[in-house]
This record gives sequence, structure tokens and C-alpha cells, in this order.
Amino acid sequence: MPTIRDVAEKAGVGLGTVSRVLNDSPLVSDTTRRRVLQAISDLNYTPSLTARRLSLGKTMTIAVIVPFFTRPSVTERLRGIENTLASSDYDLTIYNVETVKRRDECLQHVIRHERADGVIIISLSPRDEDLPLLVNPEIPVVLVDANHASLAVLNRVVVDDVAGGRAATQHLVELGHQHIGYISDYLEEPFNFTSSRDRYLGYRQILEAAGLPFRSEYHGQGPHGRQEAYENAVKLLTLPDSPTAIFAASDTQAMGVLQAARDLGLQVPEDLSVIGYDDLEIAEYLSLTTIRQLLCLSGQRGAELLIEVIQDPPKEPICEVLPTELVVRGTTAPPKPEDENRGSAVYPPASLDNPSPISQSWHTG
Amino acid sequence: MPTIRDVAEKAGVGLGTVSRVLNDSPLVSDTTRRRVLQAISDLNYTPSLTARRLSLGKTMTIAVIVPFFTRPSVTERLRGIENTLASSDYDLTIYNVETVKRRDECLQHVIRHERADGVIIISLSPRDEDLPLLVNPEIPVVLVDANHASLAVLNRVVVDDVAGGRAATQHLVELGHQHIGYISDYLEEPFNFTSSRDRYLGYRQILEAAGLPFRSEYHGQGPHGRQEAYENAVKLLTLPDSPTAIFAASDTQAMGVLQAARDLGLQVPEDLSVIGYDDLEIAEYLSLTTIRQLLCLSGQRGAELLIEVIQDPPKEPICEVLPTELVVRGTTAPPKPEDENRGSAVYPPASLDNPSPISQSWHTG
DNA sequence: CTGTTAGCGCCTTCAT
DNA sequence: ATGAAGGCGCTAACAG
Repeated sequence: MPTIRDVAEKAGVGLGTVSRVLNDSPLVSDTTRRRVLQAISDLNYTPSLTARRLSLGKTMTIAVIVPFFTRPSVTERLRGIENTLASSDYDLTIYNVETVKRRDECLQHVIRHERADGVIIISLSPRDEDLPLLVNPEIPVVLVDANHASLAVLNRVVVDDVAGGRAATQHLVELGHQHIGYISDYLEEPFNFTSSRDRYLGYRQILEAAGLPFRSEYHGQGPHGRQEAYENAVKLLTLPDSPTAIFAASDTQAMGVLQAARDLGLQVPEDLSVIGYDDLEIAEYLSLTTIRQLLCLSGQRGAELLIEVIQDPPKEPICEVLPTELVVRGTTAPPKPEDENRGSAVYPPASLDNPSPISQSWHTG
Repeated sequence: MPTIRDVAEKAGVGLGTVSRVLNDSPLVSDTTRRRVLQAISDLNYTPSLTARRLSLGKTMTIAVIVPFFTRPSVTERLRGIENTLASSDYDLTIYNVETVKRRDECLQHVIRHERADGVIIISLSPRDEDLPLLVNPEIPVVLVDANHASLAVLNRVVVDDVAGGRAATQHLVELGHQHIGYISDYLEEPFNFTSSRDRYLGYRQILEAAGLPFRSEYHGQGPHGRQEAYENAVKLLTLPDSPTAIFAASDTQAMGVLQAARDLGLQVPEDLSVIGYDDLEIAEYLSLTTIRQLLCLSGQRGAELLIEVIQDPPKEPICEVLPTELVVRGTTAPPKPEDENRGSAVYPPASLDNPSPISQSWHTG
């Protein structure tokens, strides 16, 4: 493997000159430059990234710490990051986090020296005990999708999930629903995700504003996932006084709700309205009403912000808020009139123990 | 930022000694080691990865070149890679490729010096002109999901997609279908993906074995994607003599087929059988019959293989073949008897120009 | 304009 | 068991 020294010899020039043409400095005569270039291509030489990193004191890479990076919402964010990094000089290294232990490892090791020039942390909202690490970090940090009062000291790109939660709930209220369920991740879980909590707040705010009581049995929490949401939805929908509408904290969870409705023989949106959150690509396929957030853009802005911050650190932490938008499709409609005075519904329990494979059937209202 | 030299001074030892305890060499007395360790923790010292890389001549990172890394099948593979790398000392850097130009850039730059100790290339089947780069690479290369005769010289992890294509088609034939369509990516496209082609071969083989004619109008090709598959499916299903079953080259494309069936008022599986490929998580949700391939495992094996190859290069290229499996769910069934002698079906063209949002309804046979 | 020199931080001989 | 010295490949500052 040829080094810069070999090139210098071959071209009959000094070592520094080669370096200069490599970094296209203007301080090289055209003829020398040509000679060096020739030698470079003769030797099939490529500069060593590692050596250059050491010399420059930069790693030329950006690290992303991300939980569960196969979740569609997460990959969209990553795509935004990758896209903007691709047109920069930074490499992208990914640390996927699926356990609390690994999250802590990553926070400790990655943010420290030499692994990256900057870090983007997705959806992981640092605990108070992590803050010291992040507030005066050795390398710049940008948080994406982590909203927390105490995070005001950090650079971040967020969405107003409380407002999103309000928008979703408001939509259902305006349709005339009075029995509105909410299905989400555990509000308290070890990763300290904030989105379910914030959307929950918005949900509560609208209920209150509309004079509707909050009922804890209308709130199904569980691990993130379609299947878990399915189970929670079944619980809500078999309640004596079951909701006529369900707000799911993500499109994935909304899919579980739709599945539950199907298996219980409920028509969507006639018998049950469902609204999701995210506007994944699949939401359109399912004709799912949802709250759109700009996932890909959040990654893009996060990466752009990080690069800015690396280039010149801001005095004050920067916070960028991305908008949300209600997208009305086919899974929400006014409740049936008779739902007003319905008693306890009875469903064939057989379909629960042994849910029929698929018998889906809903129409736009 | 403290260096090894600071630690040495603080501990009152030589620079080499610190290095030794860092790499837990046995050639250090217990007392000295303790003293050094103390200094390290006092100074909150961490060794510089970059310097160590340069000195060791290793990058301690593995690069993955991957097209369209937001596709679910791809992220599953990536997850397998990430998981096995997480428990190793390697970092993972990702090069996402969405254009041919970028693919070529990546092949050129990444495989060359110093960016990584090894490369995993997913689903990108190198052209003959790329082979020289890969056959005597500067760093080890493992291909995942790239099957090609001329690739026998490379390490790789593959699935027998021809067999998978056969299995899918065979299943439909056994159910009694005689009019079987195939919807896939373009068989020839710039990225040189092999999967659609191989599955196509399997499809053809079974048709022939079953004495069924191949009809080119039964093969819909287009760019990868649900929407594109939808449009192709509509074409097939509005043919005068439309197929009673469709084999889609991926679950994503199968979703487009299901959507088309829905919009055309066809019941699945009564009027139309659909089989996909991959067994994505969503396949179960959709009760989609499909060919399962072990996506996550393919990534895992790829990473493991690469690490092996880095540690000691094999004499002969290693090829590992992963199995496929037919998973029968609710979208395939025998054709209706009356389909045998059906003429040209007539569908309301309105539903094509303005497809109804969702009116899905199928049952297991 | 260009050659030379001194690091960047660490690992690894080589003496001791 | 340990300290000193040389080198990994490159950049940047300094003379010329």
C-alpha cells in the first residue's frame, strides 16, 4: 500500500508538496501538481483516512445512537440523516440500542473522545443523571425527538407532541365522539421515550377542554408494538362501555387496533374510529387517519444542525420545532347515533381466543 | 483531553507501561498496574481510537454498503449485522445507496484503504467490471443476497431464490391454479438485483413442469414498490383472461396486489390467490401467504463470516446458503370452479380512475 | 512555490 | 518488569 512518501519519491518532490496537492492548496505550480497527480495515479495511491484523522484531530464521522432502528419511524429519521451526510464528508456510524444497558454503554463510550466529531441521539431522552455528560460534551450533541423540560440546555430537533396529541383528540371530539380511548407505550419505561407521554398530555387536555371525563380504563399502555396494541385494544373494546374511537400513539399501534376491531367484528369507521400518529407510508395504504410528522426531515435537520454546531458552536442551545399535521383518511367518522345510549356490548369470545385470520372491512364515512 | 503521556507522568511510570496495562499485558506488576489504573481514572482518560487505529493498522470498523436501507427487508438484514457487531469490537458504518452513481462511488472508495477492515455488500450484485476490485480486495468482502454465477469467486451468504420461486409457484399449482401471474421488479435494472430474476426462473420452471404455458402478459415488471406493483396488478387483473393467482416477488409488492384486488372488487383468496416473498412482520398481519427467508439471520451470518474472514482469510471463497420456507396463510386457496371457463371479466372502470379508499374483505379458504 | 521538520497518540520492539 | 525510542501516514508550520 503506497504512502504519501512513495508518491513524493516517485514524483521527485517533497513530501509536503504531495500533501498540498492532496488538499488542493493553491501554493503548487501547475507543472509540479501535474507530476504529482501522475505519480498518484501511477501508484494507485489513496491517502490513509486514519492518518489524516489523527493529524487533523478530527474523525470525519458522525455517530448516531438510536433505539430499535428497524422501526419504520426510526428508519425514516435515519434516512434523513444518511441523505444529508452522504453529500458531506462525514461517515455515518450507527449504534443501535435495544437494551438499557447498551444505551448506557453507548452514551458513555460514543460521546467520549475520538469516535466521532458529533453525535445524534434519536428518541432517547437522557435522564437527569446523564445530563452532565451531555451538557458539556467532548463533542457536539444533537437530540432528535427527545422532548423534556430539562433538555432545554441541549441542541435538539423536536415535534410538539402535546399539540399532536391535542390535534388527534380534537379531531375525534369534533366528529362527535365522547368515548375516546388512548393506546400507547408505557408512559413510564426504562428508555424514557417522551412521545407517548406528550401525546397523552394532549389527549388529556382536549378531553378536559371538551368536558369529557378521563377514564383510566380507556388508556391502554404496554410495550411498543402492533401485537401489544392489539391486546390492549381488545381490552378497551370489550369494556362494558367501550370507546367509539381510539387514538393510537403510533401508526404501528393503530394497526393493532384495526386488527382488534376486525377480529371483534367491528366496522371501521362505522363502529369504531381509529387515528394513528406518524403517517408512515403504510398509513396511506390502510387509509388510516393520522397525525403526520416529518420523520425524514427530522433526521435531515438534525444532521444539518449537528454539522452547523460542529463548525461553530452556538452560544445558546438551538431547538428546532417541526410541525405536525392532521391527515384525515378513512378510519375516522362520526359515531353511530345508537352508540349514544348503548349498554354493554357482547362479542363472541371465540373470536378472541382464536382470532379469525383476516376479515377486514371498512369504508370511508 | 489527557493522553497516554499524561497518565504516565501522573502515575510516575514510563509511557510503554501505561500502554501495557491498557492492553492488559501480563508483563506489569500488580502494584504498578494499580497505580496506572488509578491515574487513568483520576484523569478520566480514554485512549484515542484514531491513534490506536493508525498504530495498529486496523480501523476496527466494518462498512456496509446497502441499497435503499429503509426497505423493511433490508433493515432486517442490517439488524442482524448490527447485533453481531455490537458484541464485537467493530464499529459499523453504513453507506446507503440510492443511485447507481453512489453505488459506484461506494464500491470504489469504501473497499479501498483505511475506511474499514471489511465490507459487507447487501443485495448489490457487482457487474463483471467490478469484479477485479472485489476479487483481490484490499480488505475482505462478504456479499449478502447477491447471487450470480460469476460471483462464485466471492464470499457470500445467499438464499436459493430460484428454489423459493419454485416453492411459491408450486404452491399455487398444487392448489389448482392454471393462470398464474408474476409481479416483480424489472428483471433488468441498473442495480443488478438478482432476486426478482431468480424467483422468475423458479416461476418459469414450475410452469413448464406443470405443463402450463408462460404468458408474457402475466408478468408485470416495474420499479420496486407497493404502488408500482399495484399498477401492474391492475393491468394483469383487467386482462381478458386474467390470472387467478399472483406470485409477487416481495411482500411489499404483494401488498400492492392485495390493494389492487380490493379496488377491483376481487375477494382474496376466493377470486384471487396472492403469495408474497420475505415474510416481513407485516405479512402475518395481512395473513399473507409467503416464502419466508431469514433476513435477520442473513445479516448475522454475513457479519460473522466477515469477521472470520478478517481473522484468517480462507483459501477458497465461502458460500453459505440459507433456507427458505413456504408459509401458508390466508391469501391463497384453490381457484373458483367457474373460473375454469370464464370469459373476459368486466370491472367497473370507475374504481380504477378513482380507487375507493379501502374496502377490503377476504377470508381464509 | 517547495523541501524539511515536528508533532498527532498509541503500540512495539529493544535494551536494561 | 519497565523505560526509551522508533514508527504508523499525514498535516501544518517553518524556512528557504
